[in-house]
Amino acid sequence: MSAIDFKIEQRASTSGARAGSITTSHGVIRTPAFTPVGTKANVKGILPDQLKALGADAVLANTYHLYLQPGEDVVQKAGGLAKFMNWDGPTVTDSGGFQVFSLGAAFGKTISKFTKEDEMTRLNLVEKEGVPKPSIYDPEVASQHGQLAVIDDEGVTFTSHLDGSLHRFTPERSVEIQHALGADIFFAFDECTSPTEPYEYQREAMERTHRWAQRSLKAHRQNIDANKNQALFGIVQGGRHEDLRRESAREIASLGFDGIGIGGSFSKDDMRGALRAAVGELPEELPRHFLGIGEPGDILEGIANGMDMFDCVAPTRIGRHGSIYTPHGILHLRNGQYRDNFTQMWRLNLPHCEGGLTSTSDTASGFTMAYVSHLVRSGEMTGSIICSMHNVGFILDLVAGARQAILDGRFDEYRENFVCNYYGK
RNA sequence: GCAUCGGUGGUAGAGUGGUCAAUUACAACAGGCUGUAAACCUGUCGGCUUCGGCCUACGAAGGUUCGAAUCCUUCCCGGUGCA
Repeated sequence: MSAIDFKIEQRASTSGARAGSITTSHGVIRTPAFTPVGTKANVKGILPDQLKALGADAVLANTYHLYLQPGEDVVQKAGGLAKFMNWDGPTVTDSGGFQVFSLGAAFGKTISKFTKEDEMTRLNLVEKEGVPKPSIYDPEVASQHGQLAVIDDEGVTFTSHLDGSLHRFTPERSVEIQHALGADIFFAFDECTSPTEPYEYQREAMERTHRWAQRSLKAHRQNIDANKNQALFGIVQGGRHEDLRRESAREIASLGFDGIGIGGSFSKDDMRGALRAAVGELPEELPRHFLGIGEPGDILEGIANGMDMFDCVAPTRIGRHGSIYTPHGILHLRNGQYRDNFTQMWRLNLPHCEGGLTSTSDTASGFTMAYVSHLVRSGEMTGSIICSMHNVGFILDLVAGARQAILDGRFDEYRENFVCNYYGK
């Protein structure tokens, strides 16, 4: 008996796309769904009621950050994540697994969730030329390299990015914290690897993630009575290697999770292959979350391959930095050319209902580009807020539009049309 | 009028004989950002360039010196003090 109820309402005939809903004790998530990221129990720049108005069904927060500040006990005392942040709806928490990566192998480097192919080549060359690559098991060597996270088989030791204090995460501890946070959906603690790691290491890390998945599940089940409304998702890893992805998906799917997350750090070229390899091994009936994705094209790619949920920091991050999504690509409002462009922001949105205004236009976009450009250029936080709302609204509209298109049996056309406009191809 | 301090690239402001086309900040011009270490980071920022350099520049004009944004002289402009 799962804490959530996932129903598929419609499957596309020409792709893996599907539309449905996930019912949680805090409300329904219509899928495909985009859950804006509110790492510290806050989607940067956007208030919960505004988020609702933009069309969000759920928000995603982070275990590592909330554990450090204010502490999961505070969130628990508040009555759980949703109540704490005054969000009337479903919530999701990530396990801290991504921080294993961003504070570990990726720390201080040019690698990120996505790394460009030529940069990977460059990094690999650098590592081959230099001193033998340090084992990330060695805390001393790792700290010499400035990393804030050090992995061993049992778990991960973090140096807090806030105050330098030392902390320890294990799968059990992550589950415990996430129980306290009380999100409707939470993730098993995993190891997200750098795409520059060799095959042998990817396998090793994947197998560790599998062991951690079992331990997470066990820890959850031991306390299931007090947390029976929380669904636990396992995470598929395996890096860029399709055989590992298949193996990982089979293993994670066999363990009895309530849903599946697909994680990993990619180069642009191998995301699709890794995704397809994994999805091919997953049961139909479990909801699938594509962690940290993403850009409009990547979301549509995910939907076409049967993914149900997405989350990504990009809409708020690039918005905060003064860039906006439009049906024809990203615009940098900081650029001088927008100084006296009085086009209304809402005209830049994607009207997913023919001719209709979108939720975004009502909420955030009655402003001109010239005005928002001025705000952004002069460092006014309202500029960041407007762009963030615009972007979150844009992505939510994109996904809502995709959902409707699946229900109407015209997803391929919808996707093709968008991609053609957005990427100009 | 006398005395004194000062005039540096879009702005502020370092530099006070060679390593100076000139530190730095801001502005400007671009780029990046995919489970948030990020209201952040990177690059360019006198002109030309076959990317090795070449030319023009630190108020103006002369001068000293192998070499001057830096020293000297005169002039112009500004601040301050005294008449």
